[in-house]
Amino acid sequence: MNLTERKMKRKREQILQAAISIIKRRGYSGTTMEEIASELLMTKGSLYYYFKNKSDLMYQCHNFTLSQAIEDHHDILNRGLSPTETFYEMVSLHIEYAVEQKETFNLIMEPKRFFAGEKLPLVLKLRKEYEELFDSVIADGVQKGEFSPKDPKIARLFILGSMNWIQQWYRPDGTLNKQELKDIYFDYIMKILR
Amino acid sequence: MNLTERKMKRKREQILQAAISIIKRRGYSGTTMEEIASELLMTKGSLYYYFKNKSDLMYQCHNFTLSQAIEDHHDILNRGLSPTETFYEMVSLHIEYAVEQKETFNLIMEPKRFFAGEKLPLVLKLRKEYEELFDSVIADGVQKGEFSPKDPKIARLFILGSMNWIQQWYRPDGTLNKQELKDIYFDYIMKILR
DNA sequence: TCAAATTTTAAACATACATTCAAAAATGAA
DNA sequence: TTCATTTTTGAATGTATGTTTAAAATTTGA
Repeated sequence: MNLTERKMKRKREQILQAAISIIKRRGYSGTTMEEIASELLMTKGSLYYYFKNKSDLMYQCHNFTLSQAIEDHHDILNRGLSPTETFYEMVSLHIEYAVEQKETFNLIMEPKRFFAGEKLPLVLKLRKEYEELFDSVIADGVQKGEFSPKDPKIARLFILGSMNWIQQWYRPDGTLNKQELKDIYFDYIMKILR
Repeated sequence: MNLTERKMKRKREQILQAAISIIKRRGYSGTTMEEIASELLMTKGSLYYYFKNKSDLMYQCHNFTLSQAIEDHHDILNRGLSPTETFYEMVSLHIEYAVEQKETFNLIMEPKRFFAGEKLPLVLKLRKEYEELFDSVIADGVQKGEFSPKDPKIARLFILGSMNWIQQWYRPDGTLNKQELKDIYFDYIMKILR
């Protein structure tokens, strides 16, 4: 990789980060090319030198965030913890993303309408991969006798739904701190899985 | 009320219904004045004879749906059922709305961005009223010894979140029928409240 | 330093809607 | 039937973006 290519790559990453920081607050549709560019002190036209169009840029932001989350979950899975301990860490991580990444991590709502065409299947595939991480731990827990939920698939949807909703009401500067939030949620979740 | 006024009212209701039927599928931002008008075989300009602007029309759709839901919940509360029975009926009704009304009932996601300005406080107030119905039944259940959730307010957020997520994945034409869905969800919910 | 390659810019262009408006059409009371 | 009132229309207007483009500016390597 020569200098030109390295510069190109670095610039793409900068744009991605700027875009992500705006999407977190305004969501995918609410983010404009203009605003992304101004964050980087450039003009919107330049963005098209690095990305095909807005849809492509948004897709890469989504992909970046979710892929990172998946990777983080894999790290947890590799620690050799018990299913219960593993699930605690995954719940904690998911809530972390929901609170910190906000709209970027708002997996279905907007993206489903936003990523039409070629990108949609890829978005859905990655999302499925993410969800299945939870399924696999639940299955492992059932096999090891730690969990026995009535209906594993529905239980997972129930649990992820409750967590995904957090970003709609939780404010990090409120009275409830993140650790308390995670612990209370995990407590409820265990009532469903056991 | 004279003939003119009655006609005006009827037409407003027709428009509201047409708009709601489109919002259910496309969401508030995705619904265009053009599409609403064409549903009623009129031109979009006419809509402005009945409503001040799109925001006003969307607000009234939201208000109509949520007010109806609140009214339905009040009917349940007046049946003199036990807290557990009452909660079952409320869960069942909420899921019914989530599945059938879809985006119209998609309480926070879009509306929060969509209803800026004067309308936002009204939207949030109605939503609060809706949520408090659940709080009151939980409190009643605690008082009567049927429930003892660890943290009633968070439990309610957890529960409503899990239910609100349903509209993101549930398809009425899938293998899981609505009754089964309601029963499984109620089962999980009771594990949290007891 | 210089020429070629690269990056950036500003303006033009395109598109999708919401909204307005004056004129036309439809309606209803006399 | 007539005319004032109500309702609808279709075109015009406004606005907020995304996208393209040709030219200018910058950077790179010899």
